[in-house]
Amino acid sequence: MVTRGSTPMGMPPGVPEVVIMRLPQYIRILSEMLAGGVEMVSSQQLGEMLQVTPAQIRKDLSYFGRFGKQGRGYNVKGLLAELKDIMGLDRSWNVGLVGVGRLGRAILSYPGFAPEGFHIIAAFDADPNLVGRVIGNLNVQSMNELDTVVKELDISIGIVAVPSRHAQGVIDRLMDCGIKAILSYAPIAPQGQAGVKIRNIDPVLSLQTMTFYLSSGSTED
Amino acid sequence: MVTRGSTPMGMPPGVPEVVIMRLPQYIRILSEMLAGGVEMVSSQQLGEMLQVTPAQIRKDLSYFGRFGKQGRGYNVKGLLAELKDIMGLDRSWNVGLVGVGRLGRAILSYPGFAPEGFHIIAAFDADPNLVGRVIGNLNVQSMNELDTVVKELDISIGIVAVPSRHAQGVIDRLMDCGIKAILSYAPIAPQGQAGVKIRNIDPVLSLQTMTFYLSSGSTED
DNA sequence: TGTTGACTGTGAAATTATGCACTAATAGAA
DNA sequence: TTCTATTAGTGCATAATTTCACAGTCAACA
Repeated sequence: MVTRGSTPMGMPPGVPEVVIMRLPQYIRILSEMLAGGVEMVSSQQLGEMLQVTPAQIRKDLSYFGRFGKQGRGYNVKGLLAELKDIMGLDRSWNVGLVGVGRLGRAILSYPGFAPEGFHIIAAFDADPNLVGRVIGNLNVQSMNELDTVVKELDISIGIVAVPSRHAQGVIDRLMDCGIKAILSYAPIAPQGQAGVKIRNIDPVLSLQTMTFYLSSGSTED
Repeated sequence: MVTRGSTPMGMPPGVPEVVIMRLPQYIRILSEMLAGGVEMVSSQQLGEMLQVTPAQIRKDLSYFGRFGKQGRGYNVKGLLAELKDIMGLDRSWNVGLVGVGRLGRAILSYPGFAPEGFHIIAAFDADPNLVGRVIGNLNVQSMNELDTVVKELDISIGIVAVPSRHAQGVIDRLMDCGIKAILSYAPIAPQGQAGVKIRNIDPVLSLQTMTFYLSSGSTED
């Protein structure tokens, strides 16, 4: 399993992937604080809100630079801006959705993506009965048009909401189009090519990772 | 951050949480293989399908016992049964859902839970206009009844599908009822008590962990 | 203009997780 | 029966990650 992250141009090399996975959480808390009018925050406070040690937060941030002031902590607005810049979240991203069945429609109607800069601007389905229909303001397109549309609309992220048995095929198609980031809702273990990031949304798997601790009297956390 | 898992009675102590997080994936693959008529599988083959090293699979399994045969590998059916037993997935679990808005309804209509033994048998909402209505075969109940119903129906898992600003409050209520496993769909960093497992389903966060790698020319995986 | 208390950034240490490589078992072929 | 090809289980080495702990800096205040 690859644990080292890649190294976008101009970024410090060798930032561990675990760190990258935590930064969006820092961003979220900082956004809340900014909205709440908080100006400064210490690694101590941040750590309490996220249930991590202050040292970990400081170390994570130190991969990218020195953003704090000794004795004062971090400027919420400033740190937020820095982190968004680092993570590429200071811009918006074009997203393509594959699969407009029940799940796909729920995804299209989810209001949480756009405010964070993720815009689903194209929808695809293999079902000829769905192609051509308008769902959630989008004209459903054929899978044959995938490659063309992805390039034309500069889509860099794919969301997969098709039945499990088709999921790997769709993921392969997306990778062939040059898509490097895929969010899959299918309950499968996807096979990805090198250089492609795949994340899974899988509620059943999440539940299954908890039952172990329920099975008998747990002794600790 | 706590990394060591708890120790259900009769289980080997000190099984790392990372291991527990992987077992459901092994279970899933094994289920597919069983359905496909495969009888034996080696750690090598399993590792290829899951993109992990064979050694890791053998080491993970060794926390719980010796399930393989040297020279032959593992009996798919047997290993699957063992793992399900270990994880508490050889039984069914009663689940309570809080929040029957758009998201909650989507969760209720998701057909993937029941076949895996997760049965949503009660739904709650704080909105008096929804209480009493029947949604997805369930009679929506008031939050006042939460404690009673949880105990009466032996609910041990809670799913939270309420707006972010109410999520922590709902999580607290569930923990007060003695719920030890919570699946939250709210885009927040939940504060859990000791001994309570909380997992988040958060597509935006998942997307945000990938954009870093898109931001510029990546050099490696 | 000290002096004090707070808090960052960071090497070093501790802990945790992963992978290697070897031993022992097993089935099947010769 | 013996030999060969596999492959599990595991002690040990390595790698990754987290945490500690402290020097250095800063702002506030006397």
